[in-house]
Amino acid sequence: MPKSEPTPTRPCLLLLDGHSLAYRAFYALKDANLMTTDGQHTEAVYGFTSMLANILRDEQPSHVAVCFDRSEPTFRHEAFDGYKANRSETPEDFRGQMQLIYELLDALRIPRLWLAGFEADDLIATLATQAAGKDMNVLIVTGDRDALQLVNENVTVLMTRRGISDMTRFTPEAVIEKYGLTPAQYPDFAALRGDPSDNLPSIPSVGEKTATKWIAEYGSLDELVRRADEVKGKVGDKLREHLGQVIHNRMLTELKRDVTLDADVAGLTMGQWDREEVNKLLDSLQIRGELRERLFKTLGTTEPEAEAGFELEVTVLEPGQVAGWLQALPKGRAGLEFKGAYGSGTGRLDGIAVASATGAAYIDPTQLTPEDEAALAAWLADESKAKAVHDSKGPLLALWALGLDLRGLTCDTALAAYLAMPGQRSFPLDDLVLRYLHRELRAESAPNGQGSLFDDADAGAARDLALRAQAVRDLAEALEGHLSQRGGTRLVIDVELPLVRVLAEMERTGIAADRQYFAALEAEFGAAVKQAVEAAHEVVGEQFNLGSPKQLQEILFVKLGLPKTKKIKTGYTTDADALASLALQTDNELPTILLRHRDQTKLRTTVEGLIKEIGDDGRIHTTFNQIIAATGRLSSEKPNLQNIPIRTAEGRRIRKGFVVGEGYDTLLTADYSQIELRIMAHLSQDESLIAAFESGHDFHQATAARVFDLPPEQVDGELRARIKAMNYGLAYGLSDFGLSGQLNIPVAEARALKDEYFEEFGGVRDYLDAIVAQARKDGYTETILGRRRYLPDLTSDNRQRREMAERMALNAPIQGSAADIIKVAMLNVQRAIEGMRSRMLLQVHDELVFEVAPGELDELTEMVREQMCAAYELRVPLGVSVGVGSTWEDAGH
DNA sequence: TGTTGTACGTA
DNA sequence: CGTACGTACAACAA
Repeated sequence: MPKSEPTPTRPCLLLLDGHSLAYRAFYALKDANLMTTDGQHTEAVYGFTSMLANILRDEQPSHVAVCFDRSEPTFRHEAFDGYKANRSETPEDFRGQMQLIYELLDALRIPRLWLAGFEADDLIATLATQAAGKDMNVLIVTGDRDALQLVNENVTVLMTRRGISDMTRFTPEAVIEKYGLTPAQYPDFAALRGDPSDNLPSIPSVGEKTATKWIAEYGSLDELVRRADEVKGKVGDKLREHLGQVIHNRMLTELKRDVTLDADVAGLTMGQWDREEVNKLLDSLQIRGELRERLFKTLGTTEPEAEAGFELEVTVLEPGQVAGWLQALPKGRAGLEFKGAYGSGTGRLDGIAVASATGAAYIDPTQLTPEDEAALAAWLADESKAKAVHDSKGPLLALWALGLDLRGLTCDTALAAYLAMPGQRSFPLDDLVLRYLHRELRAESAPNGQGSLFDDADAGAARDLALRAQAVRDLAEALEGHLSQRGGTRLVIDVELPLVRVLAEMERTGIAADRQYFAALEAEFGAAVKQAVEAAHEVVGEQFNLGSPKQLQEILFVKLGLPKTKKIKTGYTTDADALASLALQTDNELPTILLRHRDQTKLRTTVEGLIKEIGDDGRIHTTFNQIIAATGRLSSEKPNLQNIPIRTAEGRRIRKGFVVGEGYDTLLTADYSQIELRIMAHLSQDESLIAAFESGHDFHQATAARVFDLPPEQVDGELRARIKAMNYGLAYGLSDFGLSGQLNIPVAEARALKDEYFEEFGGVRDYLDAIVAQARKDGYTETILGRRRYLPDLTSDNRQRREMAERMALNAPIQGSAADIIKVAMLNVQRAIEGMRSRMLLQVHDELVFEVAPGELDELTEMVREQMCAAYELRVPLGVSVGVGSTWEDAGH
C-alpha cells in the first residue's frame, strides 16, 4: 500500500456548557451519593470529569473551552423579569462543586470562559460562529436544547440524554429526524412551545406537536405570525390571543452570536497540563481508580512532552564483576534501589540496583566474591560518593544487618516528596515518577512469571529494580529542583535526611521489656475484663457482646430504655463520655460496668500487643514513620510506643514493663514543658504571654492570674483548670461550644471566658487570626523551619471543610514547629552522644527516652538538657524536665 | 478478605 | 462544634 500523505485533519473546537453538564452529572449520580470522607460531595465534579475525559478521548479536539453561566442577570432577565424565575434554588450539595470544577479545569489548563450578562450558550454560539468562519469543525456538548439552533454542516451538538455517558449526536439530519424541523427553525419552535424550565409561557392547548406542525407548515415563526389569521379553529384563536407573548419568547430563545469576548478561537488550546496539580486535586476529592486512569490516559495523548519509555543499559553483575563496575562509575550522584524487607529494627536484603548517568547494574548481595564485597562495602560507606535512595531507613537497617553501612546520601526521594506534599500519606515510587517525570514505571517482568518479557524471570526482576534505581536518580533531581524553588532544601538536607540514621539507630536499639511482668499484667487485666462481662450479663439478664456498639445500643436504649445519647451514623453513641453521663442519670449499674470493661479491655489488648512485639533480644523495636504526619511529627507503629497509657494509675502500670536493659544503669526521660505554648508566645510575640513564662510561676497559674487580675497565689484550682483548658485549646481552634463542653459550663460563659482571656492576651488572638488569613492567601502554613502544610480547603464553599481547614491552619505551625525543634534536638543529642555508651531509645513528640550506661548519668543528663534547650532560640526559653528510674514509669514525672 | 465506623490510647 | 497519630473490634460488602 502506498504511503499516503497525512491528510491535514481539520481543526476541531470543542465547546462545553459547564453548568449544564455539571448539573446533569450531579443528578445522574445523586443516588450514588458520592462524597469524600469529610463530607464534600463530588457527584458533579466526578461526573463532569468523567464526561470530559470521554469526550477528549473520543473527539481529540485541537481546541477546547468550557463556558459557564454567571450569577449576574443577563440581557434575557432584563427583557423578561420572569426569566428562569421558577428555577428552584440550586441544591447546597451542588453549589460547592463548581469551584472544584474550575480548579480542575485550571489544573488541566483547559480554558474556561464566562461573561457577566450572558449565558454559557451565548458564548458558545459566538465561538461556534467564529470558528465556522475559520474553517473549523465545532462540537458543542450541553444538556440545553437551545443549542440545537447552532447545528449546521460544521457544527455538531452532543446532547446529554440520560446518565453521564449517554449522549445524542445532533447533525442537521439528526435534528430534522428528531424534531421534524431544521436547526434554524428550532428557536421558533421553542418560542411557540414555551419552556417551563426557563419560565417561558406556553400557549394553552399548544404543545410540541402543534408547534412543530405550524413551524413546518409555515416555514418560520415570522411567517406564521404574518399569516396568523389563516390558522383555523380554537387553537388559531389561542395563537392570535398570545401572539405578543410568542414574539417575546422568540427574543429569548435566540442565542447571541456576537458577544464581545476577550478570547479568540485560535487561542483556545489546551496548555501543558499540570500533573502534580491534577493529582493533588483528585487526591483531595478522593477520586482514584478507573476514572483517574482514564483521565490520565486521555490527557497523555494530548501531552506533547509525554515520554515514550527510555533506554537504559542494564548489567546484571556476575560474581567478580562488582568491584570493577563500581570503580568505573562516572562522576555524579548514583540512584540506588533495594529489594528486601524491613521492620522491627532490622531488615533483609535481596538485591541492590545502582544507576548512574551511563548505565545501571544489578547486584545480588548473596553472590559476591570477597573482593566484590569489600568494594561494595567501601563504595556504599563512602561519604564522597553521592547517592539518592527512596525511603532509605529500611535499606539502611537491612545493610546494617549485613554489617554494611550507607553514607553519602544526598537525597531521599520519599522524604523530599513528603516535604513537597506533606498531606499525602504514602509516596510510592511509581506514583512520584509518574507525577514528576511523566514516566510510567510499571514492572516489565510479570510478577507471576507469566508473560514475562524475559526468558529468565530473575533477569526481568533485575531490570525492574535497575529501572527503579534510574528513576530514583532522576526523581531526586526533579524533587530537589522543586523544593529549592520554594526554599525547602535546608529542612531536608539539615534535618530530615540526617534524622533517618538517628531513627534507624533507635529502631535497631529498641527498648527492653519485662516479658514476665507484662504476662502477669495481661492476666490481671484479663481477669478484670471477665469479671466485668459476667457482671454485665448478670445485670442485663442475658448474654451479649460488650464490645459490640450495636448490641450495646440495643441493650441500653431499647431494653433498658436509658436516655438517648448523642446521635452518630449508626444510632446513638456509647462512648466513654456518654456512658459516664448515663451512669449519673440512672441507678442501673450497667454503664459503670461497661466503662470498667472498656478500660480493662483496652489495657489488656495494649499489653497483648506489646508482648507480641517483644523480640528475641527481649526488646521492643518500634518503627518510626517520618513521612506520615502532615504536620511534620513522627509517628510510631508496630507497636505504637507513642500512645502508651499514662493518665490513669492502672494505665501507668504498663509503663513499668518498659525497663532498663542489661548492662545499663537506668532509663532517663527528658521532655519539653509546654513547648507548644512557648512556640505560641514566640510566634505571637504577645508580651503578656511571654511575661507569664518568664514569671517563674506555674504557667497555667500565671496566665490565670493575669486573666483574672489576681496575685498568682490566689488562683484556685478551678480558675487554673479553666485557663489551662483555654491555653491548650487555643492551638486547636477550640470553639466556644467545645470549651463549654469541656468545662461543663454554658456556651455564653465559655465565650465570656474567652473574651476575658483575649483581653489579656490580645496578641495571641491577633496572631491566630493572622495565621489563618495568611494561609488563605498563600494556600499553606509554614513552621519556624519552613515546613509547609497546604490547605486548599481554606477557600472552600463548604463550611464544614473550610472551618476544618482553618483549625488545621491554626494548629499546623505550632504543632509542626514543635516537631521541628525536637527533631533538631535529636540530631544534636545524637551527635553529642557519640563516644558515650548511652543511647537514645524513643521519641514521644515532646519527650525523649534514653538508656543510660554505667557512670554516664550526670554527663548525659547535662548534655541532653543542654542540647534540647539549645535546639532553637525562641522569645521565651525552652524548658526541659528530666526524670530517672529503672522503668519508663519510674523515669516519668 | 478488605473496608468502614466506632472507640480510645498518647502528645 | 479541638489538632496530630495507630490499633482493635464489629459490622458490612464482596
